[in-house]
Amino acid sequence: MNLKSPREQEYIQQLSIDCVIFGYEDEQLKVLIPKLDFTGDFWALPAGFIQQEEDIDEAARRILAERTGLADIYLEQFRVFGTAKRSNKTFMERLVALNPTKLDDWGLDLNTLGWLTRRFVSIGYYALVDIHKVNLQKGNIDASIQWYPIRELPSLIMDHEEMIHIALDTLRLNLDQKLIAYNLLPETFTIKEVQELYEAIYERPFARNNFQKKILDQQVLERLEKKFTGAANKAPYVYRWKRY
Amino acid sequence: MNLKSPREQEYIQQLSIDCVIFGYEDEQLKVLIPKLDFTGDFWALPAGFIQQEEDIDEAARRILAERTGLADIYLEQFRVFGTAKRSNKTFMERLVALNPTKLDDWGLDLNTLGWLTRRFVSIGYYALVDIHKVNLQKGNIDASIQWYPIRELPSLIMDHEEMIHIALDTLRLNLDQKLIAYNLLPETFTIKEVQELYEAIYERPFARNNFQKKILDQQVLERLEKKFTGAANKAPYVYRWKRY
DNA sequence: AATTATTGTCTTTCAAAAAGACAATAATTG
DNA sequence: CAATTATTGTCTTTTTGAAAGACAATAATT
Repeated sequence: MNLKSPREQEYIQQLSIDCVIFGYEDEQLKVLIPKLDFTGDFWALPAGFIQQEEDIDEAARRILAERTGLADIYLEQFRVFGTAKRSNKTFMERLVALNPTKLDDWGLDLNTLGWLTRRFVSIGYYALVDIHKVNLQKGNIDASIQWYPIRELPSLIMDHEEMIHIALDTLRLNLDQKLIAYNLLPETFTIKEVQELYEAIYERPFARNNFQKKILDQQVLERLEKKFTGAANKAPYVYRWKRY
Repeated sequence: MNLKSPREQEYIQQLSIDCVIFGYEDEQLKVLIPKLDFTGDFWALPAGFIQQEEDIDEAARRILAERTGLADIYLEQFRVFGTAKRSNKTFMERLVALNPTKLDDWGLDLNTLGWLTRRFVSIGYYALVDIHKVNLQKGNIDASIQWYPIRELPSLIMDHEEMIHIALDTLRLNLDQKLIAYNLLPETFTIKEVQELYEAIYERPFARNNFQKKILDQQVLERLEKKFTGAANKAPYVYRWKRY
């Protein structure tokens, strides 16, 4: 949400986009969550509005870039959230109460507040990225952005926690078909690293021998040289995604 | 679309819902498409807007009921359509040109037209119904409603044809898991009828023996008495969906 | 009673997934 | 430098599940 200048006709009214960005680090699946730069603990998914002359997919990419600095990420719709009671009202009231002076600084007037506190329908998008490729930079309302393990989320505003869980379900359903995991690994990697990634996403173990076969049979990996780790064992091969 | 009184603040702006309703008849999958009651051949999916105090799922059901008379149908979201150029403008201009006098009758003024011809984001919903249970009644802008086989669609406005194809893809992906086919069959039916339904939806044949096993193994059917058809062969059993 | 078309179910075949087995390393140890 | 160790790459076997084939059991007709 860009709180600075949501002038009525610049954006579509009462429609927003929320982004669930999954990343992978330390063999764990994590979610990117900014903390808002206001007094009080407000964590919210990267979100924003749709400009009048902008595709919704474009808007999702722009919002993600503005809030986090992430560019060129493939985002995918997973669900629309639109119950009648779904509004920023409760959250904004708490924010206003805790930040009586700061609101002026942000250029927040009653008009803007009224615009923001109406009932909102939100389109949920999700993506997968490689945490190590990511250069985070905070947006203008985000004090700090952090990766949280999916089992250790902070307390999120509105229905953002539900959004994360539904995004995760969708990711698990689609992972094999769409190979979205592409984004999550470094340029080159071992099969074992792919397996650890899958195990983090599905939160369950896979059999080593069969996992290797399943992945290699897909013919999407290109085998490179061996990777010598210095350990007392056979060195694994390093792979990268085939260009096609 | 209720063209009669889309007062600005009664509905969420620039957000609509389109319904793709699949029905089954004569061993064919069909789609419910109303023809608009204007001069000129305007076919459009049952569509409408979301009231301020209404869940989007509720809105979808209301819209479907208003436009077609279908009540208590389980609808499911399948996609949001939201390219920047997506608007009613072209279609409305053609409609206005062909219906210079009729617009007054409908209470369409320039203000309303302006509201309608902006860029719209639309949430696609789909459902499956039993054509024989359906009692169609036209909404106030629909001259007639008809079921069209999915291979013989009329020429639809905007991106409605694309919507139908994406809805069909989603249906095929989800049919087994969600058993939405529930709605499509009469109260009691034979396995063969279920098979014909599947064959209509997937547009391909299934092996009789294995299909029977696959369906019965799911344990969702309750076997009733036999069905004597008067034909010179063994009578099939009649089933119904288990209540649970 | 023989014939016919179709159903319900069993068996066999084929294919894919899961589990098991083992040789080939790449270092370390003594 | 041979024995040891941990891990990888791959093959074989087992299990499971889907596809195909086979056939008896009808319910009416001839």
